[in-house]
Amino acid sequence: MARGQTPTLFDLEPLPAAAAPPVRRTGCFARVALNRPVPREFTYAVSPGLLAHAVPGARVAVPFGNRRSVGVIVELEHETEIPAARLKDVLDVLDDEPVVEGELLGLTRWIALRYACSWGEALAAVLPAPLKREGQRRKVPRIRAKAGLGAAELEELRAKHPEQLRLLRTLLELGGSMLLRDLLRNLRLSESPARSLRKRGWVEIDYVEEKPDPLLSSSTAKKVRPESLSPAQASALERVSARLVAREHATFLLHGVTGSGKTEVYLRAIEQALAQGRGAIVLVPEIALTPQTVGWFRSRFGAVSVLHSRMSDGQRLEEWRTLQRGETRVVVGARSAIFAPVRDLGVIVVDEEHEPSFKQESVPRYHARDVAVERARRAGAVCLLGSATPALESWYAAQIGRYELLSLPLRVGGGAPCKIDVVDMKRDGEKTRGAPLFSRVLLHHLGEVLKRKEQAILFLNRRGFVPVLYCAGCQTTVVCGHCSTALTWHRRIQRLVCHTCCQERDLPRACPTCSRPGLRDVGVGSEKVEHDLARLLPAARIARMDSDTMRRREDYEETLGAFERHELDVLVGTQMIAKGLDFPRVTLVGILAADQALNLPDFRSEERTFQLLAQVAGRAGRAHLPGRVIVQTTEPLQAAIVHGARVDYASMARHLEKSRLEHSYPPFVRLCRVVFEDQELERCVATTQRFELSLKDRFDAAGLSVTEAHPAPLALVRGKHRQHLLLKFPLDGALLERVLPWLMEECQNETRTDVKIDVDPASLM
DNA sequence: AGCACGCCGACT
DNA sequence: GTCGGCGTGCTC
Repeated sequence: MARGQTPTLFDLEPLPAAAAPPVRRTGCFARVALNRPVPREFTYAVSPGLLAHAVPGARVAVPFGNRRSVGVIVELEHETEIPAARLKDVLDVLDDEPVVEGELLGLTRWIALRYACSWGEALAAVLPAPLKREGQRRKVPRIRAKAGLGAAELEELRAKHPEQLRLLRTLLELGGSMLLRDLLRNLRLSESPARSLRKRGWVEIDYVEEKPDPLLSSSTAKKVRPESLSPAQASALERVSARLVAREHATFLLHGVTGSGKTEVYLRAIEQALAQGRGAIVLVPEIALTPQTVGWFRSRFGAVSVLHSRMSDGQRLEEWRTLQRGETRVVVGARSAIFAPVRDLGVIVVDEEHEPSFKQESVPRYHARDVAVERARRAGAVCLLGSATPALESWYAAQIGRYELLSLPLRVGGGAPCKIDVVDMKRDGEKTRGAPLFSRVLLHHLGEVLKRKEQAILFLNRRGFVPVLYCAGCQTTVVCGHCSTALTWHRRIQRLVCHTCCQERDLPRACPTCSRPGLRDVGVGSEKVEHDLARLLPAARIARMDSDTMRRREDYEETLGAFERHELDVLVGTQMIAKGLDFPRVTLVGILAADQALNLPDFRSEERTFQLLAQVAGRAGRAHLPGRVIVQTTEPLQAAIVHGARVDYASMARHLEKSRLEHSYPPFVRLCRVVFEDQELERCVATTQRFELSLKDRFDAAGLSVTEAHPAPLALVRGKHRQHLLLKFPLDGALLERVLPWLMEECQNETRTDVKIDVDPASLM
């Protein structure tokens, strides 16, 4: 109450119109971006004491609401119109130097605008986790030998204290100071000898900020002589170097079949950038980020930073610092490595650029490939997008000249492509009696492979290979009460599991819908595939790899190791075995249901099916042994199957282009998906329809196309109903830029229904 | 997103 | 009479 009295009836009357004119004040004010879904920045006063360090890109502690919060200064101003009563002070500047320099700061603003999030949320995607908190870096114990210790002390320990002796001797040899943890690990000692030594007063233990472990992070490997280049590689490289030398930005689409030597082109381009004193970022799909992949780069460049989702926060921070100091100039990593603070960037490589894992499925919902192109543009760097099966968007961009196309049409070793057989599982006589999953052709060749002591991989798409319970009485499957997902039967734990919300329940005695008994399991789990196969080929050593059997990282490595050592004959698995596997003895690959994904309600399903086939076909028979791929399908005439089996990218691209144009999908429109989630179905539908109408009212004339309000493909998740709208924008982006701010504003006002905006969605599921 | 404020039902 | 549910609105 302005008058400082208890409220009276008079206070309820409308206030006199027009508040006092804004007060302009001068001084130093910081615009601060906070990691909150509030699409604006906040202004704070900078006290004279903090002026020296308050610069754009530095982190600050500020009061926000009634809590202390960490934000990033994005701008400094010398006057403000914020009323003094509201304006608060920056409490502290947390960095001596900006953690986010100008280039990345600009990039995060671009991300916020493009992917409809706040600047602070975009910055939060960039910063390593420890920097998002205020707390200091974790301190770790360090052990130091007191000065002047020598042979006398060691001698004194010799008789009775062998552990203390080992510890002290090693410590002195290594310079008298190191992290206690490392020392104890290497010597396989407990803490006791260190404590005893401290009691003697010969060592002291203090706490220091964690330093990088040079073995884990930026290690150096011995360098390997580069391969010689094929003519196609050489001419591709020539075009890349022209831009590098000129320090001009360009984006190249490097289209090359598996084994055509894309990696060598990346390596040479990076080599040249390094020679110019510039740095490089290499993005690979998460699943391909293996020691082997990293090894290629380390063996060529020595010190290479790695950023991986399975690293600890501390390790990632250390890699970040190492790059910032310029101690490493090359980083290899998954999606978020696109934000690595590489100085003076020369090259960005995005390998397997078509991989959907480059799209982040949480805020900010960025696509690392598109961010890579933008970052390269801002840095004047070269962006290299590589794939054997480029995303149609990238292919199209190359066709219209936005990207430059580089083709590597031939395998480097000249190896023959393997033979691909498409088996129509609908035809009589193709299926094996008693094992309808396996065609007779596949089984025959499996037998041959075993006879020849070679190996086979059987690939199955997760979807459709899920054991569900089916009631013949009412023709329904048993679904999760909170999601519109059929429950999956897990034999090992003897329970039904919802793969959407992870809830479990016991096996029902009767159908939950019609109460009749006699539920049957249908859909064949990978368990069943393995089981049937073991019956059909009793001599084969079979292992299964899927998310159920591969619970730990070690499981994965153990199984692969066993397969590599030929302790296994057949590997059965889902997507996770399709990539990066390159076993010389594998001469047969079977895809059990190649069309499984074709009928998903997603405009990319055909493209994905093609990519899967082409990828698997490309892998098999890479080495000296001739390979064979057997593709089982019920739709052998589908374009994805026909072109996939022949690994005919150009034909597939033409087919996709035609259908995407016809149905107005990317690359001919820009897509934005808006998902509405609400506990109450009616309110969810009402909100969606309200948005639909408002959008049409406002932007229809400007060329926006809005689909009808619709249940989303997963219409119920964790008890929340889901509807969605699909917005189609003209390519130039001008309308998108007008609509997104409006949408964000509306989301702010929408408190009941949760609204999510996904620009350039990777999938419509 | 948090977090406060504010207004209505079931308890010591 | 209070404790506590979640609807509403703001955060410099």
